[in-house]
Amino acid sequence: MPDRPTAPDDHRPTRTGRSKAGAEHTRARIVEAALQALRDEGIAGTSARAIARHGGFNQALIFYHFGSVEGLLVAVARRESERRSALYAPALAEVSSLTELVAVARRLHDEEFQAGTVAALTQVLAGAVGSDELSRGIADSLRPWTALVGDTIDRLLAGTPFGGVLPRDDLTSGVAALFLGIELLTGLDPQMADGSLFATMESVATLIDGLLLAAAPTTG
Amino acid sequence: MPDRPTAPDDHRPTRTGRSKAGAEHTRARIVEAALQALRDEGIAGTSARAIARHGGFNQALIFYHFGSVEGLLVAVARRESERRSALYAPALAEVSSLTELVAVARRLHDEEFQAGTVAALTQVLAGAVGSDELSRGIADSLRPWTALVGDTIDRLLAGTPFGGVLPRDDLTSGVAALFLGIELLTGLDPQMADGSLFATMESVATLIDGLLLAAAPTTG
DNA sequence: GTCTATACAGGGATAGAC
DNA sequence: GTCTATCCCTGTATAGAC
Repeated sequence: MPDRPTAPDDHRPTRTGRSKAGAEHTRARIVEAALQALRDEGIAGTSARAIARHGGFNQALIFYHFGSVEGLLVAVARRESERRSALYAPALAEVSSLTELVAVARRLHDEEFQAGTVAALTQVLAGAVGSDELSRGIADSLRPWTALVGDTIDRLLAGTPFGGVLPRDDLTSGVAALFLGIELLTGLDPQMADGSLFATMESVATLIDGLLLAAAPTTG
Repeated sequence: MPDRPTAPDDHRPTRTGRSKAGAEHTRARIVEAALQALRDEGIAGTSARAIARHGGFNQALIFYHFGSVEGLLVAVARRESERRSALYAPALAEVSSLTELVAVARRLHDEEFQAGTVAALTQVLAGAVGSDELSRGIADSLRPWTALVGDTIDRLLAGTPFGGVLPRDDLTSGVAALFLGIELLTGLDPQMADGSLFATMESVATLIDGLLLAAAPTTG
């Protein structure tokens, strides 16, 4: 009766005794290296060998720990999604206007874009085309995050007269799409996101907030 | 003195006599096949051999006509951008409200998404990460299209009190990003775009149009 | 648990026949 | 202008030493 930790992304063959030494640490290293490879080389250049180069470890470790490159990419998506959810849940819980939502988005942008975590996600999403395993894995990994954003939008809609009119899921998809699309275009022209884009989005959000307030001042 | 047609994406070695027979037709076939490969296999699976399989021609033709796979992808982006610009310029020229702009976007969506042309673009954009040649080529190819959208947004802004406040380029980027992001997510969950998303966007646009009108009814 | 070595498939690209 | 054949490199994945 082996005592495996059995993390959900554990693809290791059955073991017989105790031994996990730096295993979890190594797994983290591999995920981190994959993240870097996705950011720097894109999905097309993210091979097992490229990932190993980025992390300075042996290529075979990927298959031992994650079964395949795709398995690793799914693990990357899941860990990143969990991390992001935990990190931004508190801020999202306090959002009560579109302007504030954009402010959180901007914070996320400032903190995560330069680290390349969003770029990595867009690359994995692009890679999901033509791979059922990746598609399913990524979709699962994103669920907690979209649920979080969806709840926030629910709360925002509840403060306006449009709660019954505008489907929350569509708005969530739209927000997520806007964010990912910005990253996709930023890859093309890096200075795009380094400037006024989010400032403009904040202006637009404040504008709409103000219009909403003017249109329904007695709703609160 | 050779009589080459010298299309901008012509990578063929110098020829000595007359002969262009079905060359242009072949080039079109190759571009079309690349489009299909991008849509069906994604950028990671779009190899010269995969493209040749999709089109039923020989792999070596790609290198003869476009110099490299990347060269072909740039040609794909450029031709698609030109085609889209020509196709939607008339409709965009008549747009005079946000609602109408979204309506054109929806038409573009309905006509192009199922053909996979937008999906192909997102894949090429993803592939541009880590490839300077692709980045530059794609950026160039998109310029006429973004100029078209930018002009439309200029016109929309001119009809509101916010022309001086909101930078047109940021709004253009935002619109493009939203569109591409939708495609990226649609790859993950195909039924996302097959339904209410654009209807909701039209609702939101109409809403904002109404609010703008109410806020500044005497501007026109 | 990590490394080296290796099998084997597939990809980019070119040479040369037609 | 198109095809066949080929070179060489890179990729995935596994076996087995340590």
